Amino acid sequence: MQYKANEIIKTLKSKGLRVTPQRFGVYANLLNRKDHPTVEQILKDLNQEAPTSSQATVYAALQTLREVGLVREVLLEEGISRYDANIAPHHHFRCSCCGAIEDIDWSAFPGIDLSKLRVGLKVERYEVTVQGLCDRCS
Amino acid sequence: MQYKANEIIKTLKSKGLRVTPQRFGVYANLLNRKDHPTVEQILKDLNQEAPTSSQATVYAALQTLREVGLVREVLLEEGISRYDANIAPHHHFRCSCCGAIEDIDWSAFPGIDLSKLRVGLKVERYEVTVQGLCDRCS
DNA sequence: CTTTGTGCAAACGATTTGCAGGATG
DNA sequence: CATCCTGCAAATCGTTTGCACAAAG
Repeated sequence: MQYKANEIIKTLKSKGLRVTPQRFGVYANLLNRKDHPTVEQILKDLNQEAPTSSQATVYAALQTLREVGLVREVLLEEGISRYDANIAPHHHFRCSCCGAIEDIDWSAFPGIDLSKLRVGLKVERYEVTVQGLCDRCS
Repeated sequence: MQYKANEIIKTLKSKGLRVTPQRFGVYANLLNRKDHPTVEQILKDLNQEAPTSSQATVYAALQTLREVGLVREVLLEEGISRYDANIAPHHHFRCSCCGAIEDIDWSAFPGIDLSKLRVGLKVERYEVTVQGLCDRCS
């Protein structure tokens, strides 16, 4: 557990959220993994030893965490939402074979020049999505 | 209609596909719009005057067209697949307010340097997704 | 005629919702 | 103790599937 419980609690409270075991569990789980799990994976993880959260609650927790900006939704596959507690801007790599997803550090692609964009568009953010084969699949 | 019917028919045949009114309709519709419609939008468009295609047929047509490489799926929104007959590599702009999607020419972002990627990853393709506000929403 | 495509309705899987009871601050 | 959260089950929404009939080559 790289993130301390008190830290997590403090963060949740700072956003005005009540700290419930379920909400804490979802956020802590997300913070302590490097992948971008689906709801199913989070749920399985949380209830591995003993049942702690229901499906609907995980969905609700994720939505709340997203609303306050602690969690992001990542869309790289059809029909499946993945979640990420890494809020800092970063890029993604997706293995076209096994579907594995890996973060790419923001610094990997130094400043993309947005000046050639059509006039009239106001940029808020951008990210590069790279698709290819990971170590195991290539 | 910027694309001629014969051209479209020729393209479909060249891929070994039977040319049915429904399949023709789906592909022609996709070719002649600049946005990236959802199945719902395509269906509505095709059946506007008279019913010509059923939902299941549009799904089937899109899947077939995707298999032969004439159409791409674009994932920029949760739970919704959009389709694109523009096969050439290009980037996307998405309005965070109204959800409008616009192509960005490949040449807008001159060669991204992929050399800083982790060793072991084999790149197949990449694209930049820009999020922001379009003309109307800003 | 053989093969492939279409349409309908039922099936499916991920996500959402209504609501009653329970926990948090 | 007022408010917000949880859990269950039913509802919803996009997409897929099974199968009988129709059309394309």
